[in-house]
Amino acid sequence: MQRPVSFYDTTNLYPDSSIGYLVRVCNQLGMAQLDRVFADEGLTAVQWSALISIHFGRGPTCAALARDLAHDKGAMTRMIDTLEQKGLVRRLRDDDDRRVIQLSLTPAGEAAAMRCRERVIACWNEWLTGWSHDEITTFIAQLQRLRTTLESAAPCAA
Amino acid sequence: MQRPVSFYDTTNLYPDSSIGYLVRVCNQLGMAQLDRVFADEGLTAVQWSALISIHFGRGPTCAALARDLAHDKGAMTRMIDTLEQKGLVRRLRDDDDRRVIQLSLTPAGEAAAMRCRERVIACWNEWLTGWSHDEITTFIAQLQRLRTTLESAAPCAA
DNA sequence: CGATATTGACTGCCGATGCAATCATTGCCA
DNA sequence: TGGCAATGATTGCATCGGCAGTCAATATCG
Repeated sequence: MQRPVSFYDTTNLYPDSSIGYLVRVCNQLGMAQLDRVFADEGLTAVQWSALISIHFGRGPTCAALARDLAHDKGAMTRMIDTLEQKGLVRRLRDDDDRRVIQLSLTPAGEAAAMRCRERVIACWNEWLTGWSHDEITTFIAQLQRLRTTLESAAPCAA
Repeated sequence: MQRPVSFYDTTNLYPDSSIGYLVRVCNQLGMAQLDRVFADEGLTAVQWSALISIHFGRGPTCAALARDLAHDKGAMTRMIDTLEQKGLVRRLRDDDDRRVIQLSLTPAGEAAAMRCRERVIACWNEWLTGWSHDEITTFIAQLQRLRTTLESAAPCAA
Protein backbone atom coordinates (compact mmCIF):
# COMPACT_ATOMS: atom_id res chain seq x y z
CA MET A 1 0.00 0.00 0.00
CA GLN A 2 1.34 3.34 -1.04
CA ARG A 3 1.50 6.38 1.13
CA PRO A 4 -0.68 9.15 -0.31
CA VAL A 5 1.18 12.00 -1.94
CA SER A 6 1.45 15.18 0.13
CA PHE A 7 -0.10 18.23 -1.44
CA TYR A 8 1.85 21.03 0.20
CA ASP A 9 5.59 21.51 0.22
CA THR A 10 7.87 24.52 0.59
CA THR A 11 7.40 25.46 -3.05
CA ASN A 12 3.64 25.86 -3.04
CA LEU A 13 2.50 27.00 0.40
CA TYR A 14 2.03 30.71 0.10
CA PRO A 15 -0.92 32.78 1.22
CA ASP A 16 -2.98 32.61 -1.97
CA SER A 17 -2.73 28.84 -2.06
CA SER A 18 -3.08 28.28 1.65
CA ILE A 19 -6.39 26.89 2.80
CA GLY A 20 -5.77 28.18 6.30
CA TYR A 21 -5.13 31.72 5.13
CA LEU A 22 -8.10 31.72 2.79
CA VAL A 23 -10.45 30.27 5.38
CA ARG A 24 -9.37 32.86 7.90
CA VAL A 25 -9.76 35.80 5.54
CA CYS A 26 -13.16 34.60 4.35
CA ASN A 27 -14.27 34.22 7.93
CA GLN A 28 -13.00 37.65 8.93
CA LEU A 29 -14.64 39.36 5.98
CA GLY A 30 -17.92 37.47 6.25
CA MET A 31 -18.28 38.02 9.97
CA ALA A 32 -17.52 41.71 9.60
CA GLN A 33 -20.20 42.00 6.92
CA LEU A 34 -22.76 40.18 9.01
CA ASP A 35 -21.90 42.17 12.12
CA ARG A 36 -22.95 45.26 10.20
CA VAL A 37 -26.11 43.58 8.95
CA PHE A 38 -27.12 42.63 12.49
CA ALA A 39 -26.13 45.90 14.09
CA ASP A 40 -29.67 47.26 14.14
CA GLU A 41 -30.88 44.09 15.85
CA GLY A 42 -28.30 44.66 18.56
CA LEU A 43 -26.69 41.32 17.74
CA THR A 44 -23.29 40.22 16.54
CA ALA A 45 -22.75 37.48 14.01
CA VAL A 46 -21.42 35.16 16.69
CA GLN A 47 -24.41 35.77 18.92
CA TRP A 48 -26.75 35.06 16.05
CA SER A 49 -24.99 31.79 15.26
CA ALA A 50 -25.46 30.82 18.89
CA LEU A 51 -29.18 31.51 18.62
CA ILE A 52 -29.40 29.46 15.44
CA SER A 53 -27.46 26.62 16.98
CA ILE A 54 -29.88 26.55 19.89
CA HIS A 55 -32.82 26.76 17.52
CA PHE A 56 -31.68 23.69 15.61
CA GLY A 57 -31.03 21.70 18.74
CA ARG A 58 -27.27 21.66 18.24
CA GLY A 59 -26.63 23.58 21.43
CA PRO A 60 -29.02 22.25 24.07
CA THR A 61 -26.47 23.12 26.74
CA CYS A 62 -23.76 25.68 27.14
CA ALA A 63 -20.98 23.14 26.70
CA ALA A 64 -22.56 21.57 23.64
CA LEU A 65 -23.04 25.00 22.14
CA ALA A 66 -19.40 25.85 22.69
CA ARG A 67 -18.35 22.64 21.01
CA ASP A 68 -20.68 23.16 18.09
CA LEU A 69 -19.31 26.62 17.39
CA ALA A 70 -15.73 25.76 18.38
CA HIS A 71 -16.02 28.57 20.89
CA ASP A 72 -14.47 28.88 24.33
CA LYS A 73 -16.63 27.39 27.07
CA GLY A 74 -16.08 30.22 29.50
CA ALA A 75 -16.76 32.86 26.89
CA MET A 76 -19.93 30.99 25.99
CA THR A 77 -21.26 31.24 29.51
CA ARG A 78 -20.88 34.99 29.34
CA MET A 79 -22.42 35.19 25.88
CA ILE A 80 -25.45 33.32 27.16
CA ASP A 81 -25.55 35.78 30.06
CA THR A 82 -25.96 38.67 27.68
CA LEU A 83 -28.42 36.85 25.44
CA GLU A 84 -30.46 36.00 28.53
CA GLN A 85 -30.39 39.61 29.64
CA LYS A 86 -31.63 40.62 26.20
CA GLY A 87 -34.52 38.23 26.75
CA LEU A 88 -33.60 36.00 23.83
CA VAL A 89 -32.48 32.85 25.64
CA ARG A 90 -33.84 30.97 28.64
CA ARG A 91 -31.84 28.89 31.10
CA LEU A 92 -33.51 25.92 32.75
CA ARG A 93 -31.85 23.56 35.19
CA ASP A 94 -32.10 19.94 34.15
CA ASP A 95 -33.72 17.74 36.80
CA ASP A 96 -32.24 14.46 35.60
CA ASP A 97 -28.65 15.68 35.39
CA ARG A 98 -28.33 18.57 37.75
CA ARG A 99 -25.02 19.67 36.30
CA VAL A 100 -26.77 20.63 33.09
CA ILE A 101 -28.61 23.81 32.28
CA GLN A 102 -30.92 23.48 29.29
CA LEU A 103 -30.90 26.34 26.84
CA SER A 104 -33.88 27.40 24.79
CA LEU A 105 -34.98 30.40 22.80
CA THR A 106 -37.69 32.72 24.02
CA PRO A 107 -40.32 33.77 21.49
CA ALA A 108 -38.38 37.00 21.06
CA GLY A 109 -35.23 34.97 20.52
CA GLU A 110 -36.93 32.81 17.90
CA ALA A 111 -38.22 35.88 16.11
CA ALA A 112 -34.85 37.63 16.11
CA ALA A 113 -33.05 34.50 14.95
CA MET A 114 -35.46 34.06 12.05
CA ARG A 115 -35.38 37.72 11.06
CA CYS A 116 -31.61 37.65 10.94
CA ARG A 117 -31.67 34.35 9.13
CA GLU A 118 -33.52 35.83 6.20
CA ARG A 119 -30.98 38.58 5.91
CA VAL A 120 -28.14 36.09 6.06
CA ILE A 121 -29.80 34.13 3.29
CA ALA A 122 -30.02 37.26 1.19
CA CYS A 123 -26.37 38.08 1.80
CA TRP A 124 -25.13 34.66 0.88
CA ASN A 125 -27.24 34.48 -2.23
CA GLU A 126 -25.73 37.77 -3.25
CA TRP A 127 -22.20 36.61 -2.50
CA LEU A 128 -22.74 33.37 -4.37
CA THR A 129 -24.04 35.04 -7.48
CA GLY A 130 -22.60 33.26 -10.50
CA TRP A 131 -21.92 30.02 -8.68
CA SER A 132 -23.61 26.95 -10.03
CA HIS A 133 -25.64 24.72 -7.78
CA ASP A 134 -23.03 22.00 -8.11
CA GLU A 135 -20.17 24.30 -7.27
CA ILE A 136 -21.91 25.35 -4.09
CA THR A 137 -22.81 21.86 -2.94
CA THR A 138 -19.30 20.66 -3.68
CA PHE A 139 -17.87 23.54 -1.72
CA ILE A 140 -20.12 22.82 1.24
CA ALA A 141 -19.22 19.15 1.17
CA GLN A 142 -15.53 19.97 1.18
CA LEU A 143 -15.92 22.35 4.08
CA GLN A 144 -17.83 19.69 6.00
CA ARG A 145 -15.11 17.21 5.29
CA LEU A 146 -12.47 19.59 6.55
CA ARG A 147 -14.47 20.40 9.67
CA THR A 148 -14.87 16.74 10.49
CA THR A 149 -11.15 16.20 10.11
CA LEU A 150 -10.24 19.15 12.29
CA GLU A 151 -12.77 18.21 14.94
CA SER A 152 -11.38 14.76 15.37
CA ALA A 153 -7.73 15.69 14.81
CA ALA A 154 -5.30 14.98 17.57
CA PRO A 155 -2.91 17.84 18.32
CA CYS A 156 -0.81 18.06 15.19
CA ALA A 157 2.43 16.16 15.62
CA ALA A 158 4.51 18.57 13.57
CA MET B 1 -31.37 37.32 -19.63
CA GLN B 2 -32.49 35.32 -16.66
CA ARG B 3 -31.70 36.13 -13.10
CA PRO B 4 -29.59 33.35 -11.56
CA VAL B 5 -31.39 31.06 -9.17
CA SER B 6 -30.74 31.66 -5.50
CA PHE B 7 -29.15 28.79 -3.67
CA TYR B 8 -30.26 29.40 -0.10
CA ASP B 9 -33.80 29.75 1.18
CA THR B 10 -35.45 29.20 4.54
CA THR B 11 -35.67 25.47 3.93
CA ASN B 12 -31.99 24.78 3.47
CA LEU B 13 -29.96 27.26 5.50
CA TYR B 14 -29.03 25.41 8.64
CA PRO B 15 -25.63 25.12 10.26
CA ASP B 16 -24.39 22.02 8.45
CA SER B 17 -25.19 23.52 5.07
CA SER B 18 -24.12 27.04 5.88
CA ILE B 19 -20.86 28.16 4.32
CA GLY B 20 -20.50 30.86 6.92
CA TYR B 21 -20.87 28.48 9.82
CA LEU B 22 -18.51 25.93 8.27
CA VAL B 23 -15.89 28.51 7.42
CA ARG B 24 -15.99 29.88 10.93
CA VAL B 25 -15.71 26.50 12.62
CA CYS B 26 -12.86 25.42 10.33
CA ASN B 27 -11.06 28.64 11.08
CA GLN B 28 -11.57 28.32 14.83
CA LEU B 29 -10.38 24.73 14.90
CA GLY B 30 -7.45 25.26 12.57
CA MET B 31 -6.19 28.33 14.37
CA ALA B 32 -6.47 26.61 17.73
CA GLN B 33 -4.42 23.70 16.40
CA LEU B 34 -1.76 25.95 14.97
CA ASP B 35 -1.63 28.06 18.13
CA ARG B 36 -0.58 24.93 19.96
CA VAL B 37 1.94 24.02 17.28
CA PHE B 38 3.57 27.44 17.51
CA ALA B 39 3.45 27.69 21.29
CA ASP B 40 7.07 26.66 21.74
CA GLU B 41 8.15 29.33 19.24
CA GLY B 42 6.35 31.91 21.33
CA LEU B 43 4.15 32.76 18.39
CA THR B 44 0.44 32.65 17.70
CA ALA B 45 -1.04 31.56 14.40
CA VAL B 46 -2.08 35.12 13.61
CA GLN B 47 1.40 36.43 14.33
CA TRP B 48 2.90 33.80 12.09
CA SER B 49 0.56 34.68 9.24
CA ALA B 50 1.69 38.27 9.61
CA LEU B 51 5.30 37.19 9.29
CA ILE B 52 4.50 35.14 6.22
CA SER B 53 2.56 37.97 4.66
CA ILE B 54 5.54 40.27 5.14
CA HIS B 55 7.86 37.60 3.80
CA PHE B 56 5.89 37.30 0.58
CA GLY B 57 5.67 41.05 0.11
CA ARG B 58 1.94 41.16 0.71
CA GLY B 59 2.30 43.36 3.76
CA PRO B 60 5.02 45.92 3.03
CA THR B 61 3.28 48.35 5.37
CA CYS B 62 1.13 48.07 8.44
CA ALA B 63 -2.01 49.11 6.59
CA ALA B 64 -1.40 46.76 3.68
CA LEU B 65 -0.78 43.93 6.12
CA ALA B 66 -4.04 44.62 7.89
CA ARG B 67 -5.90 44.57 4.60
CA ASP B 68 -4.22 41.37 3.48
CA LEU B 69 -5.20 39.53 6.64
CA ALA B 70 -8.55 41.29 7.03
CA HIS B 71 -7.32 42.38 10.43
CA ASP B 72 -7.99 45.59 12.31
CA LYS B 73 -5.50 48.32 11.52
CA GLY B 74 -5.11 49.46 15.10
CA ALA B 75 -4.65 45.93 16.35
CA MET B 76 -2.07 45.41 13.63
CA THR B 77 0.04 48.30 14.88
CA ARG B 78 0.17 46.65 18.28
CA MET B 79 0.93 43.24 16.83
CA ILE B 80 3.88 44.72 14.94
CA ASP B 81 4.98 46.31 18.22
CA THR B 82 5.27 42.92 19.86
CA LEU B 83 6.88 41.28 16.82
CA GLU B 84 9.40 44.11 16.75
CA GLN B 85 10.11 43.64 20.45
CA LYS B 86 10.68 39.96 19.79
CA GLY B 87 13.25 41.00 17.21
CA LEU B 88 11.38 39.40 14.30
CA VAL B 89 10.25 42.49 12.40
CA ARG B 90 11.95 45.76 11.50
CA ARG B 91 10.28 49.14 10.99
CA LEU B 92 11.82 51.58 8.54
CA ARG B 93 10.44 54.99 7.71
CA ASP B 94 9.90 55.49 3.98
CA ASP B 95 11.75 58.50 2.61
CA ASP B 96 9.55 58.99 -0.43
CA ASP B 97 6.23 58.87 1.37
CA ARG B 98 6.91 59.85 4.93
CA ARG B 99 3.54 58.59 6.14
CA VAL B 100 4.62 55.05 5.41
CA ILE B 101 6.68 52.74 7.58
CA GLN B 102 8.19 49.85 5.64
CA LEU B 103 8.05 46.46 7.32
CA SER B 104 10.62 43.75 6.86
CA LEU B 105 11.66 40.57 8.58
CA THR B 106 14.88 40.33 10.51
CA PRO B 107 17.01 37.23 9.94
CA ALA B 108 15.51 35.81 13.12
CA GLY B 109 12.07 36.61 11.78
CA GLU B 110 12.82 34.89 8.49
CA ALA B 111 14.09 31.84 10.31
CA ALA B 112 11.10 31.62 12.63
CA ALA B 113 8.65 32.12 9.78
CA MET B 114 10.25 29.33 7.76
CA ARG B 115 10.50 26.95 10.71
CA CYS B 116 6.80 27.43 11.44
CA ARG B 117 5.99 27.13 7.76
CA GLU B 118 7.34 23.62 7.62
CA ARG B 119 5.24 22.61 10.56
CA VAL B 120 2.17 24.16 8.99
CA ILE B 121 2.86 22.22 5.82
CA ALA B 122 3.06 19.02 7.80
CA CYS B 123 -0.20 19.77 9.60
CA TRP B 124 -2.11 20.52 6.43
CA ASN B 125 -0.77 17.47 4.65
CA GLU B 126 -1.99 15.44 7.57
CA TRP B 127 -5.39 17.10 7.59
CA LEU B 128 -5.77 16.66 3.85
CA THR B 129 -4.96 12.98 3.91
CA GLY B 130 -7.28 11.21 1.53
CA TRP B 131 -7.99 14.28 -0.58
CA SER B 132 -7.11 14.05 -4.24
CA HIS B 133 -4.98 16.69 -5.87
CA ASP B 134 -7.97 17.88 -7.86
CA GLU B 135 -10.21 18.15 -4.84
CA ILE B 136 -7.67 20.31 -3.09
CA THR B 137 -7.06 22.64 -6.00
CA THR B 138 -10.78 22.97 -6.59
CA PHE B 139 -11.30 23.78 -2.93
CA ILE B 140 -8.57 26.41 -2.98
CA ALA B 141 -9.99 27.97 -6.12
CA GLN B 142 -13.44 28.19 -4.56
CA LEU B 143 -12.06 29.78 -1.41
CA GLN B 144 -10.18 32.31 -3.53
CA ARG B 145 -13.32 33.08 -5.43
CA LEU B 146 -15.24 33.63 -2.22
CA ARG B 147 -12.50 35.81 -0.78
CA THR B 148 -12.47 38.00 -3.86
CA THR B 149 -16.22 38.42 -3.65
CA LEU B 150 -16.18 39.30 0.02
CA GLU B 151 -13.29 41.71 -0.39
CA SER B 152 -15.05 43.72 -3.05
CA ALA B 153 -18.54 43.36 -1.61
CA ALA B 154 -20.37 46.49 -0.69
CA PRO B 155 -22.10 46.35 2.69
CA CYS B 156 -24.80 43.74 2.19
CA ALA B 157 -28.09 45.37 1.36
CA ALA B 158 -30.21 42.86 3.24
C1' DC C 1 -1.57 78.11 -4.97
C1' DG C 2 -4.73 76.74 -1.31
C1' DA C 3 -8.45 74.17 0.82
C1' DT C 4 -10.23 69.69 1.29
C1' DA C 5 -10.05 64.75 1.08
C1' DT C 6 -7.39 60.70 1.58
C1' DT C 7 -4.08 57.68 3.49
C1' DG C 8 -0.99 55.71 7.02
C1' DA C 9 0.35 55.10 11.79
C1' DC C 10 -0.95 55.29 16.23
C1' DT C 11 -3.85 55.49 20.74
C1' DG C 12 -7.71 55.02 24.19
C1' DC C 13 -11.46 52.48 25.26
C1' DC C 14 -14.55 48.74 25.73
C1' DG C 15 -16.13 44.30 24.97
C1' DA C 16 -14.93 39.63 23.66
C1' DT C 17 -11.95 35.59 23.84
C1' DG C 18 -8.88 31.94 25.53
C1' DC C 19 -6.82 29.74 29.47
C1' DA C 20 -6.75 27.89 33.86
C1' DA C 21 -8.82 26.91 38.10
C1' DT C 22 -12.92 25.96 41.02
C1' DC C 23 -17.14 23.78 42.45
C1' DA C 24 -21.02 20.72 41.94
C1' DT C 25 -22.77 16.62 39.97
C1' DT C 26 -22.50 12.30 37.74
C1' DG C 27 -20.28 8.07 35.84
C1' DC C 28 -17.10 4.43 36.32
C1' DC C 29 -14.84 0.70 38.44
C1' DA C 30 -12.16 -1.82 41.84
C1' DT D 1 -19.98 1.09 48.59
C1' DG D 2 -16.18 4.33 48.09
C1' DG D 3 -12.82 6.75 45.60
C1' DC D 4 -11.49 8.77 41.34
C1' DA D 5 -12.14 10.43 36.75
C1' DA D 6 -15.14 13.04 33.73
C1' DT D 7 -18.44 16.55 32.66
C1' DG D 8 -20.93 21.01 33.02
C1' DA D 9 -21.19 25.69 34.56
C1' DT D 10 -18.94 29.47 36.24
C1' DT D 11 -15.30 32.94 37.34
C1' DG D 12 -10.72 35.63 37.43
C1' DC D 13 -7.17 37.03 34.72
C1' DA D 14 -4.55 38.51 30.90
C1' DT D 15 -4.77 39.45 26.22
C1' DC D 16 -6.65 40.51 21.89
C1' DG D 17 -9.68 42.61 18.58
C1' DG D 18 -12.76 46.17 16.70
C1' DC D 19 -14.23 51.02 16.71
C1' DA D 20 -13.54 55.74 16.76
C1' DG D 21 -10.70 59.54 16.96
C1' DT D 22 -6.06 62.05 16.42
C1' DC D 23 -2.02 63.58 14.03
C1' DA D 24 1.10 63.85 10.17
C1' DA D 25 1.95 63.52 5.27
C1' DT D 26 0.27 63.30 0.69
C1' DA D 27 -3.04 63.62 -3.16
C1' DT D 28 -6.71 65.96 -5.47
C1' DC D 29 -9.05 69.57 -7.44
C1' DG D 30 -11.03 74.19 -7.74
